[in-house]
Amino acid sequence: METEKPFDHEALCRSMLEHNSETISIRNPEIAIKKLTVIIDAALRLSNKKGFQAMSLRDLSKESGVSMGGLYAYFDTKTTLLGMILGEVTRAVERELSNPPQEVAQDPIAHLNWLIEHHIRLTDKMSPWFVFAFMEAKSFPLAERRIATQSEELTERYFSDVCERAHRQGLLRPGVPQILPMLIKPLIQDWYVKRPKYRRRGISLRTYIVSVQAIVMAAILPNAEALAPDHPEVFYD
Amino acid sequence: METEKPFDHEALCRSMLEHNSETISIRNPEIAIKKLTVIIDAALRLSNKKGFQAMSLRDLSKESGVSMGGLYAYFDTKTTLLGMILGEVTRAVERELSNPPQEVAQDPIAHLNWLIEHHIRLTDKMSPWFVFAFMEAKSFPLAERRIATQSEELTERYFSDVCERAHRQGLLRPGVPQILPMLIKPLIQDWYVKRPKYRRRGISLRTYIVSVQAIVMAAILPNAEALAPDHPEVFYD
DNA sequence: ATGTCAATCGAGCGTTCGCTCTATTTTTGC
DNA sequence: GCAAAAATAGAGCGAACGCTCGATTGACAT
Repeated sequence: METEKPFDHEALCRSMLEHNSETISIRNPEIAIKKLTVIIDAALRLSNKKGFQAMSLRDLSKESGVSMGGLYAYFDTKTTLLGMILGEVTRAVERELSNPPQEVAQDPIAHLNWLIEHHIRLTDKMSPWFVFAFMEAKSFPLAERRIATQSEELTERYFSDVCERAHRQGLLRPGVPQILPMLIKPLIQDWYVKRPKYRRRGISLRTYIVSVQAIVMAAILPNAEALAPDHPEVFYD
Repeated sequence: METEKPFDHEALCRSMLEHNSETISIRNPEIAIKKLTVIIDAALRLSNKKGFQAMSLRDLSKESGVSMGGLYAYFDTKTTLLGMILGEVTRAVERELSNPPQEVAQDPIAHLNWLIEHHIRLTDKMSPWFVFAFMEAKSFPLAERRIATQSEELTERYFSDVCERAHRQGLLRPGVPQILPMLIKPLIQDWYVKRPKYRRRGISLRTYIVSVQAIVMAAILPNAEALAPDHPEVFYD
């Protein structure tokens, strides 16, 4: 029975195999994907519990049930493993957020709400991956960290572009902070960064999405009074 | 010439010395504070660059200019060092945010804006400390992590209490998300978590504070239209 | 000058790390 | 059924880790 979920770890590991075929020495793709899934699952579990640096490869070997030598059939360096995971995260963001449905793309406000919803849903489905990418990014060697930074900026540009379009169409009220697009990301990230807290308090995914959308909409849609009018340099126009 | 800044590292290290006198074997406070300052400075610098676990005590010895044996006059374990820094952060939050000026405490809206401003200013002055506490919290042993979690919750209660008071006084519009107090923290944290980004774009501290305040005010103050009215379970009343 | 004790040092201990490499087992092609 | 090839195991290597401890230095009272 084939699973149809587009984001289960097995599908992600298939993509991971394709993009790292030269460093993975296993020939049989069936075997490679299955075992890679086990390894990555274990790596994310251990790494998100105590940090990537603190996870030894012997820990990973024991948790995944794959021997030390076996692990090195899938990566040549611990850093390579880190890069493989992060690469998959950035690919997922681009794949999921760069193609909004036609009817949404035409209305900037609808587009913004769509971006918020789908970004949160994506990070929810791939929660361990995003936690990993967020928390371990600073451990990256310089070259690969550049890629992570660019991915960050790409995500932010999704938000700032749509805000800019809304502004040009006169859909924004006066008094919207220019840095609002930069602040949408942390609002979205809190869902996976502090996931246990929201679970503990019984906040559902739907509630979270609607709340973030409401806060952003309240900040941008035209209303009676414009706020903080004594700081005009901070706002659009 | 004595410095008067209440938050320079030397003053923080003096407090740190007082609260950890039993694990610090240096008798002369003058010497202890000066050297502790050097050690903590180096520890925050190295740790925020590549992570606390990845910072070896030989790294720390070299960066601070204090020998291996010398370091262990100030802590008995690497984990103790971590706890000392985190303890100082939680103390600073409580000290700075629990006593608003009288005229502010009476108006919940003014109080909320005061909390936002002073929390951001505090994290700005103690930026390396907060980055450390935020990024390394998960490396903590269970017992001390509890303390970190409680400090998190205390901070959030500052926000939720004042929102609750504003609500009871009828100052909130209908349609304010119940989880808004939980989302103020990530808005505030972004200033130090992604500090280089804001510096790169020339965003000033003042601009950042006013923007966050504007977003929160837009979300809570009464306005013409209430948003997302088809999700009443998400909102106050 | 000398005795005392706080302060400082850094080589060394046992352990664990990332990683390699040979031996062994499992799968494949005929 | 049996070589050849692919996949797996885990002991072993040098390096680096957290941490200790006896030797050394510096400051000060007598």
